[in-house]
Amino acid sequence: MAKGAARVIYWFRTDLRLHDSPALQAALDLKPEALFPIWCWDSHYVYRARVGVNRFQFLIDCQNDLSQSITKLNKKSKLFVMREPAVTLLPKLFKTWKITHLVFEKDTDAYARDRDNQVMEMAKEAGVEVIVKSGRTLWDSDDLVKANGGKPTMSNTQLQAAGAKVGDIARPIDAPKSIPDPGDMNLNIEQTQPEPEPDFNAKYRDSEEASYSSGIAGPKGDYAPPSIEELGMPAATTPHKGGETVVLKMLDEILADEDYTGTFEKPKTSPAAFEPQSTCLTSPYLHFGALSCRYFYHKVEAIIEKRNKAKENVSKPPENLIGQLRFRDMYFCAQAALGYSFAQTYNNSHCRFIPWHLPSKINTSNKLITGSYEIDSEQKDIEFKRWSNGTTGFPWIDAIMRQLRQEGWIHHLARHSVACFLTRGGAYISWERGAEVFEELLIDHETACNVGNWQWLSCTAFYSQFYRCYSPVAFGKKWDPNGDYIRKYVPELKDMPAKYIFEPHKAPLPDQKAAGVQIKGDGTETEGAGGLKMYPKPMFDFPTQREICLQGMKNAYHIGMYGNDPRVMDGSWKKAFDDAAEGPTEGSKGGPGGLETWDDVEGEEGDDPVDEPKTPKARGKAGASSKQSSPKATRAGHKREHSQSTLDGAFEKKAKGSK
DNA sequence: GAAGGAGTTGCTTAT
DNA sequence: GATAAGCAACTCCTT
Repeated sequence: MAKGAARVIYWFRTDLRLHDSPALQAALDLKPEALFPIWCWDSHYVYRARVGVNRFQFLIDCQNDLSQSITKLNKKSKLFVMREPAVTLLPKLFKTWKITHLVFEKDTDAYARDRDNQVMEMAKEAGVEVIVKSGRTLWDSDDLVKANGGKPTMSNTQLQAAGAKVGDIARPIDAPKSIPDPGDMNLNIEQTQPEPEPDFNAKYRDSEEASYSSGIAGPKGDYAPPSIEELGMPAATTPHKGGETVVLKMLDEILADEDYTGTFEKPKTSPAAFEPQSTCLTSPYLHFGALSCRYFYHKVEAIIEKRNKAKENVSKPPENLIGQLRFRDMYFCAQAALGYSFAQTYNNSHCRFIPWHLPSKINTSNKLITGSYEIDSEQKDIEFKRWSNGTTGFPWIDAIMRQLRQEGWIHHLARHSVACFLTRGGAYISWERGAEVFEELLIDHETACNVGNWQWLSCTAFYSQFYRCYSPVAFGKKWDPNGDYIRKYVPELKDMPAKYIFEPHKAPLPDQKAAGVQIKGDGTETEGAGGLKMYPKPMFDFPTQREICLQGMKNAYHIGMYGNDPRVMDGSWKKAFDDAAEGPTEGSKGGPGGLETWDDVEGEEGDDPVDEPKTPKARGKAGASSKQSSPKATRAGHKREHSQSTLDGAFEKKAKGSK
């Protein structure tokens, strides 16, 4: 390790803030002669993760805001956004800048761990000392895993017991009052451009992605974050603005309302409320680290203590704000324990196996899902797309999905409603499909919470009361009997009488006409005869589907397989399921992880011949010729998508063995 | 180890 | 209009 004055890279990642950052504090404690606050523009994020324009915009907002805050502390400094992935850039910077220390906040996402391990290896080779501090969660997720006997926390009780063992939640640290100068930023190093293919975000772009094409410092040479235009995407549509200063101001207002903060109960907040929403909308800021969860926690805790002393009403965990933050830690701990397998059913020791429609394709060599899916039924693929686009014909569901697409944020209970509807309480489609859509569209997406919540709602992990099923009609009505939320996000229905707004297909034709809308078709047409607006009929009979799902869940629970069951791994799971059971269950030899066949399997054993003749049910059920269409049944023009793919082609993901 | 109650947030009908 | 019971039924936690 270098002696003398410290020259430090502070590598910002999901900690875009100055307040309460143990890692940043550690960097400052080195009293460096040069501190380089950098962001490595990671091609995983640009090409390989599902990131819609709204989350990109939110990230850029956070980066710009942080950069300005740094500059306020030191005119020479800012957040230097460097247009190259960390794994190729950092080794060059270590040399050029004569770096002695690399400091960053710990990230337990499976992908980030692989990347960080590689970076730490490179730092070691370069003689650079690495300092990693935990700050993304209330407790260090790895400590929680240890305290929970090496296992993922699968309930709130387990999380609390583990948390109690780990100890008190660290007190927040004040934002620094000064920041050292950076060193010479006139870089004379070659930019290594990452591999742009496959580009999983290509479908969201209307022009070519160009964030790497003007060198490491960007088109103006000022290390500014790329613009949305550079990413080739159309302008963002979210009204939510990222940034540490934005959220700290928001939080001040929330905390100033001590009644709201002290008595907050999540189940009593309305999913139908908008302008303003009923919850604090801090999740995207927590995701990007613009808000510290520990800072938030201690602020809320102080208010609760104060109200307790004054004998005023307080709400309690798990429903209150403290409880919400704890659930976040529970999911992070589960992810930390399970690694990549946490985000999929296949090879997941803690996720129940259900023979869902539209199962994920599998790579048996690395035991990971490939990012695309098998279409076991054309009808189910249509239902999935209608769900995703907000044209199911169930206005409550469609309003939620359209708000999600437009704004990038929806209420937690709204997420419950549409997730239940897609999976165990409606379409019986794999939760992995839903999680991928949320990954693309949510501005607050983080794998741990998204995957955890999808498993929860699909009753594959964390929760099991599948007979408690959300109705796409009754649930919304309970919160919003007049349907104002639907009127806002499904404007075709804005003049529909309240009596029919949750089930417009039941409105008599004269009422439809008076409301200026025709309830007709499958959502592919938006305008009917005479310029009348069109809104689709329901894509299925909900009570019928609910019954099918209940039977399917009951049956799958009874069989009781988990994702790492040998039968799930080798495809023999089909033997345990009756041919007539819901999902691609016909025959006795399926593919791994719930695939109908081995046709869609990559990897060494992927060419395993399936000897028996297949007559997939999809044919009879959906009128689709699945036997013929099966290999081609991948979405037309569907690029291979991937939510947790390899990093920049720089290294292979490590498969996480089953527990 | 068995038994009973609890579990962040269901829906419908009866009182 | 609020509250409770019944629905059919899961796992986990505590006693």
